[in-house]
Amino acid sequence: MATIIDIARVAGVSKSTVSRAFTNPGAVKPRTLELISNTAQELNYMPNALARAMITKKTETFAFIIHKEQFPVITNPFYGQILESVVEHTGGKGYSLYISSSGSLREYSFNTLLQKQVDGVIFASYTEPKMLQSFLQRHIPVVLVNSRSEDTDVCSVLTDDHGGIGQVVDYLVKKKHRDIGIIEGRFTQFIYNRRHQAFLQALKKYGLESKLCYMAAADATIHDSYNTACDILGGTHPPTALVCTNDTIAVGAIKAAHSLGLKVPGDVAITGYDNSSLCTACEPAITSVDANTRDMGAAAVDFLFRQIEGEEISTVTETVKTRLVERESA
Amino acid sequence: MATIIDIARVAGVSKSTVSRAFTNPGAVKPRTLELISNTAQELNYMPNALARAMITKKTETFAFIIHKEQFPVITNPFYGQILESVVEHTGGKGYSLYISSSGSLREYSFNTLLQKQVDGVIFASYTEPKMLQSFLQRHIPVVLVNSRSEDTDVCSVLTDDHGGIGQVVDYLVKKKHRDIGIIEGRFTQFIYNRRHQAFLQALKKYGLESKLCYMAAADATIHDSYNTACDILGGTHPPTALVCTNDTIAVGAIKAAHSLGLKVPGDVAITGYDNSSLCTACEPAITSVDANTRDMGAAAVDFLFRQIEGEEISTVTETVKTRLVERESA
DNA sequence: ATGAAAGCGCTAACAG
DNA sequence: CTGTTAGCGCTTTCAT
Repeated sequence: MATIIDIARVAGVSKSTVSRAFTNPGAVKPRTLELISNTAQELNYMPNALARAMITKKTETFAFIIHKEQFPVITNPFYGQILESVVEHTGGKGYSLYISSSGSLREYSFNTLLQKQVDGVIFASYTEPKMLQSFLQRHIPVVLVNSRSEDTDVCSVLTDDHGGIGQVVDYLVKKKHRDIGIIEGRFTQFIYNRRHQAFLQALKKYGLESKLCYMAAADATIHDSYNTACDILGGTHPPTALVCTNDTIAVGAIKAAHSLGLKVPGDVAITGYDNSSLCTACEPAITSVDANTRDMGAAAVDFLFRQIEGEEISTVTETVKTRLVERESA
Repeated sequence: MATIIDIARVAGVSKSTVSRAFTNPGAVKPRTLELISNTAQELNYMPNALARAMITKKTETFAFIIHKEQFPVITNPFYGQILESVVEHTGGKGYSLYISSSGSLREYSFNTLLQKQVDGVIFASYTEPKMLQSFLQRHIPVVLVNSRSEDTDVCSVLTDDHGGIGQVVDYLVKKKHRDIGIIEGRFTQFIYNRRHQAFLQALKKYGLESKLCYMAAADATIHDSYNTACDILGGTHPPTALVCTNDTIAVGAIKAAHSLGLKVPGDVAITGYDNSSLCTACEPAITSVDANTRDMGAAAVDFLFRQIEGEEISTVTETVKTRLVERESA
């Protein structure tokens, strides 16, 4: 592969001039510039980003690390959508993106990223403190998505669980539901707690509260959610509405309702969270909270760029507003 | 950040010895090794992969480039699953993975990867020849997933469309269906043709053929598939079975059947392809072809490693066997 | 506006 | 087994 030295030789200039032609064209005489540009083309030249990065200390590369517990990792209806947005926004600025999944067994993977000198890291879902510290300690910009650090000056992008669950409860109450239950996905403790609190608080606003037998945790699988929903809906005095903290869970709940001979939303209203492709695949189509993952991804990338530019970030947590998408299930 | 020079100074050895301690520990006296290892720990040393790569000419990094037309790019039920597997298999070997989406507007994104000296590239879905050539010309190992190149010595990993569609047709014929239609997703021309031919050929095996009015193309959206299915199923003498070339399309078809008052599978059997999460979300659960995306991802990564090791690859196309997953819709 | 020289952090012969 | 030397391809002062 051709290097700037080759170009310099062929064009009869010094390699510094060639370098300058690419990094600071304004400082090179137009005729020289053209000469260099032409020979570069001829030689099919392509700068070596590694060599450049060694000097500039910038690789123009971010990493997206998602915790392995969130299965599936990539096609996860929530994190997958965020990754989608992150890919687009990093690429849009000419940056590259490493994708990697963390997990107990894979400590080396983040060491690798450290060695490869990434300019910033997005952690999705839970982050092991040790891993987080490795980056912070080396002053590599970091942003957490859907989680928060003890370290109060680490940036976080969160979905507005409060608002989202609130919108759902508002909606259900408006539809005259007073016996509202919830199936809560066993996500990270952080998210679990937020949505749980949000639910209780939203009910309280209306002077309502949920019976204990209306509330249960479930793995975010159709199977487990189905069983859980059967328990809740099969009681003697079941709730008339069931809030689910993600769409997969809502699917399981709908199946459970059907198998118990209950009509959705006639006998029991069911709502989801994520507004994923499952919502429209299901019958009835699921009323769900759109977490606005596009904005979440964009916000995460933005946080990284702002840190790179040395900006002192005052508001370190960005809570992205949700939107209730009304469909048929509630 | 500490460098090998720092370690050398503190440990009182030369930097070559330090370097050797990491790259070829066997060639260093155990006591020196330990000394170096300790000081490295103290100084919180971490090798700079960039500097190393400049010399070794190996970045230990692959890229996964998916064509933008395949929307959604990441959460795409088919390519997303493959990416999932690719992430795992590259990570398992200590390699890193760039993820990037290509598309008409984003030519620079692959230039960036070129500059960053990736060791290999996986192209998912369609690949623009120009882009492909840029890599081939620089002798960077390449593998295509779900597409093929004019260049007969470019590795490809394909799903066994023939086998997959064949399994579906076998299954339907065994269930006494003789009037079988198909809704074909407007994927790349390559995949479209393969599945189309596979369908015709599978019918032929049984001396059957599909009426023209039983066959139609559709965008891989529920909406478009719904409309298309309404046309086919709303005819005066509709088919009793409908093969769909992906799950999203099957969902649309099922909805269409329902809206026409047809029972699935009683009045019309419907099958999908991908065995994605939609299959079990849907009611009835979709009978679908599992393309074995895990193996596809693994095969792609394997092709890359084999090329890196300089192996002369004789069988350049790997066709991954499918498996029919029987559920309720057919 | 251009060139010469120094050096980023590391590996890889080659001596010893 | 270890140290010396010479770069990898590039940017960046500092002169000219």
